[in-house]
Amino acid sequence: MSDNKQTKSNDEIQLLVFKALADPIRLEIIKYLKHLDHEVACGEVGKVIEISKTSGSYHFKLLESAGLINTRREAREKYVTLNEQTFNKYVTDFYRNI
Amino acid sequence: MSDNKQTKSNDEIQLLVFKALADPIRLEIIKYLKHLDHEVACGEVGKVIEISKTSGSYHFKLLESAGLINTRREAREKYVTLNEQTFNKYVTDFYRNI
DNA sequence: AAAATAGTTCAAACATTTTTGAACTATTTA
DNA sequence: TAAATAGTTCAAAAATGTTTGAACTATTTT
Repeated sequence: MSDNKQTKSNDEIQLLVFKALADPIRLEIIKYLKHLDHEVACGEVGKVIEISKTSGSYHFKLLESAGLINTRREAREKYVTLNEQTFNKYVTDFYRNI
Repeated sequence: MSDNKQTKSNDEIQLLVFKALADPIRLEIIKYLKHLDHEVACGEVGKVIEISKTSGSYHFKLLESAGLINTRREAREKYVTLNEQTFNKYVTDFYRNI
């Protein structure tokens, strides 16, 4: 495990967040997770929205590095949920705070 | 003047909005307009944030087609303001409504 | 132990977005 | 009327983002 301090400015995170939201597949993933409202494995999401596992891996990585999802690995599987705090801070409150 | 009915679904607009927000120059423009809080010509914004007029034209066009800005042409100049309604509907309320 | 499953990584191919400069329209100023 | 100003359009170049399949790690099932 690396213990690098996460040194990203709010502006950098803000941009990563909007970039992560600027894609139809990632919006589908987000909608799916919001409506499910509980932890689910990446692979299951990928099956539902019909993308390859490689493509899934790519999109989940982007969502994760924007802080929009929380992930937990259990054995072979990686479980994800939405990170509401990030949505609140960088999306819902965006216009108010700029 | 064309009188084409604007036939874009909410999902299409939602994507255009996030794509428009996924760029550092356009975020700068938006911040500038928000803080000014009154109408301003494209050219003035372009000068402040130091971009070429061609680049300005390109970015303002994207913001406009996402509905994030209102524009008004007066003689040579094009005046812009933020369109708060679009921010409210597609950004602030995004997470609540998906 | 072998096969199956979940996910990652890599580089190449492909697709989309952004920048650039030149040429253009329309308006205003000298 | 000529020159200056504000902005647009175009196509080519440059930069970024996404998909693909093969090879890989790690875990679980048979």
